Amino acid sequence: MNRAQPKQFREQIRILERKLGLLKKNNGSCCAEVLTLAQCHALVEIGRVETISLKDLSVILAIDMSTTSRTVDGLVKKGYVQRIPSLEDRRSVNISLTESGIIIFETIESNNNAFFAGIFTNIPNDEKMNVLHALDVILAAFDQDN
Amino acid sequence: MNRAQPKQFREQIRILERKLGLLKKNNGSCCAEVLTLAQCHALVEIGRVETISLKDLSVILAIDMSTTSRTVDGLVKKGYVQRIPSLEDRRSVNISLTESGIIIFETIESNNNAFFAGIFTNIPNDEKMNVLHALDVILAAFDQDN
DNA sequence: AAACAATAGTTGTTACTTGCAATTAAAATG
DNA sequence: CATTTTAATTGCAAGTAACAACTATTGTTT
Repeated sequence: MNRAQPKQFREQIRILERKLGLLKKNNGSCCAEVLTLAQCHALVEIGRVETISLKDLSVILAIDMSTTSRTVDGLVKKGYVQRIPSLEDRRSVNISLTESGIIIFETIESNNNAFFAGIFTNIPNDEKMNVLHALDVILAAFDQDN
Repeated sequence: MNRAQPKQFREQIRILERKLGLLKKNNGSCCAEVLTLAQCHALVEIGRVETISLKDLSVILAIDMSTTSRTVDGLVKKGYVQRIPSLEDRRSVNISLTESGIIIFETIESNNNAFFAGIFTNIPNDEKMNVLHALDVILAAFDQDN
């Protein structure tokens, strides 16, 4: 057993985390002119599922419902999201993107895809498959830990 | 060229990012009873370099000097960090851990190492080297993008 | 069916994090 | 020696977030 490997692993993840944190701020792919970061995250998740309850959205975003509610408030005020009361359960609201919300969503998705495509081209061709596989292994390792 | 690969890559990073975000909150390795998250990050960086200026710390943490100054304030109030005016440059302060700060630092480091060692054991033995290599490749790809 | 418990959502309050601008003091530069 | 740059701090404003309390439904239990 190599005792250094887990530490190396920790260090790599740590550095990656910091790089990702920087990106979130600096690469303009979150439409910072019109959205805050939290709003960007919420909007992307709503756009992906098309319609979702506040509860489910809070689970996906891993933030409290109160925070989620206020984040959605902001998106509604800006006209990117609508709240439609559910007919099946009158406690619940169906949250979805408006037309202008969809435009923003698609902008963010394409910016983001372009950004990661750029990073990905920096990976040597004979490593690409390997990297994708390794990431799957890493994600599985995290999942396994519950 | 596989058009799906960059998107897969983006998605994997996205999921990893979210998992890491959750961890930061939920695995207790940041001494949440006594430290806020920002304080934990700062304390770890200070502990690693032993002594550092506020300026350099703000560069490492990638946050504004004003924010860094206030984060250090909190650590000083709690008795984990000391500010010692530099003798070479009287504008500058040398920031370092106190004895109780070192104890917290070592606790965090060992908690964190244990946590990542746990994740790492979930990776099949014949994949371990591969994963470490792939992470290096990924980090290099991010660096290359400036 | 009435009483009780659980769930979805909102609002009040509080705390933490952060950045920008202005200020002070001390180098560094010309 | 005057000017500019740098290190650090403080005032201010905004964003992010959780917890507690509350309303309105829905589900469950007796």
